This record gives sequence, C-alpha cells and structure tokens, in this order.
Amino acid sequence: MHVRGTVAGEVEVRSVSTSYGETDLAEVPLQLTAIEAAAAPDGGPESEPLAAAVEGDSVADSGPNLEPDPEPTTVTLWNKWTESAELLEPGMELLVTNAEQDEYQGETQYKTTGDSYVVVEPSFLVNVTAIRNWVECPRLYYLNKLSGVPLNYPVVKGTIVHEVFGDLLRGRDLEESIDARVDEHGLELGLLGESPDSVAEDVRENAGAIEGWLEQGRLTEEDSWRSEQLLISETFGIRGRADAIRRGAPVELKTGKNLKKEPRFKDKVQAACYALLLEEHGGDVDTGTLLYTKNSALDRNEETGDLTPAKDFSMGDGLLKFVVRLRNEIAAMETSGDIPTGYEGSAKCEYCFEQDTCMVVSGRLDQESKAGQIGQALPDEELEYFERFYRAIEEERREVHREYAKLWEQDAQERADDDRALIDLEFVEKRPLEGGRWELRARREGGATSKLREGDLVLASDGHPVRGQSELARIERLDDEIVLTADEPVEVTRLDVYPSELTTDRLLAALHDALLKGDERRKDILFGRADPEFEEIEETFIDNNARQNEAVTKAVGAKDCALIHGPPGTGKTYTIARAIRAMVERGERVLLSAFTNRAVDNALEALLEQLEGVIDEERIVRVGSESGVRDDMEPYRLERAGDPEDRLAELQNAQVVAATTATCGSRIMKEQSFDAALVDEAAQLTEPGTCAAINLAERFVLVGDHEQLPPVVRAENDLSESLFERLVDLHPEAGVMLDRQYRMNQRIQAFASREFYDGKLRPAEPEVAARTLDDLEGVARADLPEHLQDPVSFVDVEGDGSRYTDSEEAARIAELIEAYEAAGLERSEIGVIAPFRAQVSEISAHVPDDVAVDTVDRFQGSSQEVIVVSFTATGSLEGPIFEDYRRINVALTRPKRALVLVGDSNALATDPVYGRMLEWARR
DNA sequence: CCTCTGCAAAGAGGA
Repeated sequence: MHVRGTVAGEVEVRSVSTSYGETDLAEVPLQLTAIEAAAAPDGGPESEPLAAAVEGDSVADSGPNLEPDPEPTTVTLWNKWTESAELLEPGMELLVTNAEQDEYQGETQYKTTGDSYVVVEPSFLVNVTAIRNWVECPRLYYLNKLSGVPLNYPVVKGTIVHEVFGDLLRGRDLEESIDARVDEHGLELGLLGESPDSVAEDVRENAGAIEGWLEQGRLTEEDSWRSEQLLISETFGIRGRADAIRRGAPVELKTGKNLKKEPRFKDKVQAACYALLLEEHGGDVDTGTLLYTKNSALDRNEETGDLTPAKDFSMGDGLLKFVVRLRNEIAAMETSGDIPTGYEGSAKCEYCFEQDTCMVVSGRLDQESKAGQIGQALPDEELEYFERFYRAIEEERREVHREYAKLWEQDAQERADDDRALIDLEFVEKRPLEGGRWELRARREGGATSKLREGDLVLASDGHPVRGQSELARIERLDDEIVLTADEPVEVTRLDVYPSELTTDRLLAALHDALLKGDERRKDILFGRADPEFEEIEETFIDNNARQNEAVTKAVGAKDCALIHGPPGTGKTYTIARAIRAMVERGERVLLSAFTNRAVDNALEALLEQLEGVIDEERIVRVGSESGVRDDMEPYRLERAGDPEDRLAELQNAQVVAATTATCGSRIMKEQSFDAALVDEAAQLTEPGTCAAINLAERFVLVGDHEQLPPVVRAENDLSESLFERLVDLHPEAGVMLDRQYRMNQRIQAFASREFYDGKLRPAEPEVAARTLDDLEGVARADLPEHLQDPVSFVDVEGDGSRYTDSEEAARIAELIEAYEAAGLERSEIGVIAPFRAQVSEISAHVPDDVAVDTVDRFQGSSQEVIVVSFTATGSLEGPIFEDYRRINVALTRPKRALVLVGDSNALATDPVYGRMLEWARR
C-alpha cells in the first residue's frame, strides 16, 4: 500500500543489529493523510482492499466527516532511505510506496519494503535537468538556477541536433530538417557570429551518427519509437522531456564525445529519471540508451572496439532508488529555502570548470561553499536585499509548483469550473503536417470557457493531463472548433493550462545580474546611497504643458534615472514618445519596455508617430512572439528565423528596441545594450522585473502610476511593491507628476479624481471636460435609449450566480453595443472590460469581433470612446480581484466620452467604495 | 484572480 502524510515531529535515525548485521533505520512520526492500495497487477499481497488497510486509521481520503487522527503513526524507513529521512523536517509531506503494515505493541505501524520508494514533498515537481545538475554538484545546480544558461554555440548546436533527431524519428528528410532547423535559429546564430553553412555541416556530422544508428535498428527489427515526450510523475515528483523512447525505454541524446565503455554517470542518472517517469506511465524499464553523436567509426572504442555512437546500459533498482534520493535532496532543500554549499555532493572542486565562478559568487554573496570564496562581499544592505528577493521569487516558484500539483489533485470537473481546463471535447481529426508534426482538431460544446488563449501552450490529452496520453501542444485557433499543433498525434478530448516557471527563472536571473553584474553607481542609486544627477537642458520640448515638458527634460537630462508619475489620461505615453525622440535625435540607442505586450504596443504606436521622418522605420524593432505582438506592429517585429547575418544586422542596427520586460530577460535581449531604458506602466512591475529592462541600459526612466495596477504576484511578499513606487519615495527630486488629463469628460473623471487623486486630477482643457458622443462624426446621443445618454450610466443586472462568468451580463452587453451602433458609433470605438479572463471569453462569444473585449489588466494604458464594464459578481463581492480598488480606478478611467457600468447593484452596494461608485453612476 | 513567457533542454572541456 502507499502511505502518505505530514511529518509530525523529530525524526530519529539509528542503527540496529539484525540477522543480516548492522542496519540503519529511521522512525518517522507521520500524520497520515492517505492510504492507498498499491496497484499490483499480479494480485500479490500488496493489493489488499482499501477498507482493510484503513480500518482503525482515520484517513482524509476515506470520508469527509472523519476527524484526523490526533496521534501520528510511526513509519519506519530502512537502510538507505534513512538518507532521505535525515532531510525531513516537521510539516513536510512524505510518501512511502509499497509499504507494509506492521503491528507493534498493539499499535499499527508501517515500514518500507524492498519495493518501496520514499518521496519527500511529492507535490514539488523537480526537473530532470535539475537532478542531472545536482548529481554533478549541488552548488552547480544553484549557480545555473541563479544566472540562467547564457547564449553559447555548443548549447545552440545541441538544441538544433536534438530537433533534427526528433524530426528524423518523425520521418522527416535529413537535409530538409537541417536546413529548416538551422534557419529557425537564425537570430541566435547571428549573435554568435556563426554562418548557416558551417552550422549545417556541424549538425550534419552529428546527425550522421544518429542516422547510421537508426538504420542499424531498422535492419534488425521493427522498432517502436516516439520522440520528445513530456512526462510528469505525480508519485515521484519529477517532470521532464525525454528525447526519445524506443520500445518503451528512454534514449538520451548527447552532442559530445564519449569513448569510454560506460556512459557518464550524470547521463545515466538522467536516463534513469526518464525510466522512472515511464514506469509510472505503465512501462517496465530496465535498460537505457545514450547516444553520443560525436563518436564515429574513427574513434573506435578503446575497450570494446565498438563503432556505434550508442551505449546501452542496464538500469537496476538501486540506480532508480538513488535517483529518487537525489530528487528528495532537491525537494527538501527547496522547501526549506536553504542554499547548497557543495558539501552535499562528492564532486571535487579542483576538477570543476565552474570553480572560479563558484568562488566569486560565494565571495560576493558571502555564501559558504566547498570551493571557497574570493573577492569582497557585497555590502550588508545588498546581501539583505538579495536574500529577501531570492526568497520572494522562490515563493512564487512554489506557487507555480502548486499549480502543477493541481493537474492531478483536482478532478476534471473542478478544473473546468476553475477555468483551468476545457473538458469533454469532441475529437474531430488529426492531420500530419510538413516536418512530421501534427495538427489536431476538437470541438467544444458552445459556451465552454477557460483562461486559455490562442498562442498558449497547453497539455492536450485524451482524458487526463498526467495519467492519460498527453502532449504539449500550441493553440492555433480557439473557436467552437479548436485547432492545435503538437509533435505527436493525440485524440484530444481535454486541454489543461500548462504552468510555466519561465517568469520566475528570468526574475531570478535579473536579480542576479542587477547585484552581481550591475555597476556601482547604479546600485548607489537603487540603494539610496547617492542622489540622481541631471544635465542642464535649455531646450523646450513641449510648449503647452509645463509638467510634461519638465518630465521630458528630466528624462533626457537624467544621468542616472528619472521618474514620471502619470495618472490616467495625462499623456504619459506621449511624454515617453517625445522623450525618446529627443534621445534618438541625440544619437542614443533606446530600449522601450513595459510589463504587458499591450502596453509596449501602445507606447510604440505613439513613438512611431513621433519618429516619423526622424529615423528610418527599419531602425525601430519590436522583439516578441507572434501571438504577443499586436497585428499592426507585426511589420516591426524581429523574426528569429532567417539568415544569421541579416537577423543580427536587423537587431544591431535598431536604434529603438521595444519589448516586454519578460522578453528583456531572454538570452537574446541580454546580449543587447542601450544608452537609456524607458519603462512604461512601471508601477505594474516587480523590482526584479524592472531590473530585467534597466540592466540593459546606462540610465533609465520609469513611468507609471501607483494608484493603478500593482505587480501581479501569486504570493504576498516583497515583490508586491514596485521599484517605481520605492524610488519615488527615495528620490522625490527625480520625479515629476503629470496633472492634467486629456481623456475623460468631466463627469467621467470625477469619481476617480476624488477617490484616488485627492481631487487633483483636472481636465487639461475645457473641451476635454465637455466632450460627449455628439462630437463624434455621425453619432447622435439623442438616438440612444434615455438611460445611456448621460456620460456615465449604470445597468442593473441580477446575474446568473456563476463564479467567473455571467451570461446575463454578457447578453445585456451585447444589447448595449447594438444600441451604440444604432446611434452611429463604430464598433472599434467601443471597449468592454471584465475582471476575469473567463468572462472576457464569454462576452467575446456574444459580441462582434471588432469590439475590443479584455481584462482590466490588459486594458491598462489604453482608452476608448465608450467603455462598458462587466462586474461579474452576484450577491456579494467576494474574491481578491475586487479587493484591490486600484483595479477599479483603471477600469473607470479608460473611456473618453461614455462609460456604462453593468452589474448587480446589491452586490456592489456591499462595499463602501463600490457603493460610492454606484451613487456617482446613478446620479 | 489578474500578467508575462517559444516549452524544456541544450553543453567544448578533465582527474
């Protein structure tokens, strides 16, 4: 049976004498949470019925009304599992598979058997690559995590060879695959100064070894293959992507040379991880294959005379268990928040190629390490800052891990209700694409919503994302019919959100770079040890708005940084664009960044207007993914594929580069440097998030409004306050506040001004205050229903009571849009804002495509003539999304001429701020 | 809950 629970006290490890000699054991007091019958296909003694196992114990799984047993149960871990026992701390989760029940002095206990695995914190999913790094040296694992993998040729080549390998397995022609894959990496190869021909030749050499080996297999037997499978194990808490699986056993590709008889130990460990993953998916794996593609006939194996690049090895029980113990070390360390020192492993520092880096990092961060320290430690306040943010980012990471665990902890219906999955899809067809990939189609029942969006990566499965057949797929189209692309065909009936650690990885790298690579002057400013300095500038940039002009002057003249506070509609975007133009005219290279793609595109749009005729359009580049960048900015988007020299030239020649802060943390952007970085909507960014952009530039300008949306973080911690807000307090002399708004009719701005800006927000001109729909060509307010004629109106809808959607509100909104259209408005002049992604997709299904419907978060930074707000709350205003009033501020300040609030007045009246809003809207 | 993100894995070199 499998036993699971929470460690309830100190763990005792000792030695006892048995008939076999001295043996180690650990007694773990465990507060049981579950006991499951083990799946034993042969009906062996382990497959006792659940009821018998549970009798006398209280088990959370066995009934909702059962009180948890106050007394912990002793679980004894024998032999080498005591190593994992040493890692345990009270509160940690523990899983013991194939345990045996034992009566001792009248008490029920459990113990490990020869078939047992002991898993520490099983819901923490450890990456296979993390285990591979860890076995080399735990400190190396930490260094990799901290700084990310830099752009270098061996890595890029390795990636291409892997892709070609996958293509070969899927039946693609070798030459065609090489050409296509080298082309896809054009930009990276350009940055590395590589030519496509030499890379293709290099890849061809490696691929030749693969092909020859594949041919051998084909001659002798019918091999069953599949490539690149993403595997997740809920039992062992491991996830990874296997290069290939042949007859159920893992094949791992290595682009290096290995002339020894045996595979490298770390490579074996990696293959063993995949074996564990495959075992959980029904396999019975006892061999693995490593394919060293640089081995060739010329490098005859010194011992065996072997000519092939492949090395098979057998995987015993002992190796698999060793791998689980390694995995436990990582899980325990990450749970307790400790930093590896290197003493955990047996690696010899003098042989390590990372020894110098390791010593420098240890020295600067004042960390204990086996390699020792060199250099001067960072000042205490910087060390404290590093530790605080490291912890906060890792806390975010654990939240992502919790999302993974939900893939199996929640059942299908729960996930669908949470909008984390689309279930019960009807599979339509699978169609082979060029290059061996597949297009999959499925149909959803009308009305099913989720937070999935086109362009997202998802787990596409035939029923369960972890237990069933499951593939990582990309959503190409999301209508009633859903179109996906994936490496292998799955008869897809379900889609699940795939959680990603990418953001946390990049935040960590940005933190590392800011403190360990950042220059001293920059850090003096960030830590308040020096005051920002400004160059005297006589020029007038904007002559009808003194504050805007002051802001541009500060931005252009800043030697360190400038801070621009811009409430809604005060011309932030214009001010940024004007400042960038001035910098460009001085010959500087400028980075334009913001948290969301939408904000980047908005700012870029205003900038394009300013730069017209100033520089060549080709010198303005937008970096980002195709699905992220707005269609009308696509012409400026930097394509990654193509000829390396061309791609490189396109990027290097760009005088203005625009990208989200997440993209600024990518390997490609990290190779770039700028004179100045301007970050829009900076109040929405965490400190490390802001650093990802400003790390790339000599000086920076942050523009934002802390009365609007704060950073999005999963856990409450140091990440919730933006660098912008902190610097505004630290260096008030570097800041300017814009105070005149050019957007809203007086009636619309009244509430926000009073509620969020002490009444200080004022219309810039009388015309702004007085603007109404009548000013628009072909629109007559008189043609609207009476209740919509005022610039602010409220439509009371009782709502349908669901959590993240409301079909009644959606239906009313569709009617409202028809009414506005009938009065002469263009659909493109109307925007709809909802708090939840699911409601956004619900509304989208009700209204024409050319009406912009989006979440508050994605609407920040833009405006429309008419805005309709869907509150999506019935009865009460529960949920964190309503608690942050700054979100309301954003929603209510998007319109220029008309605002319609749609919601349940009873729900809104339960909160004082929403109550005042209601009074204002209903006046 | 909201956001972002080509996923994950890619690796010369040695005692």
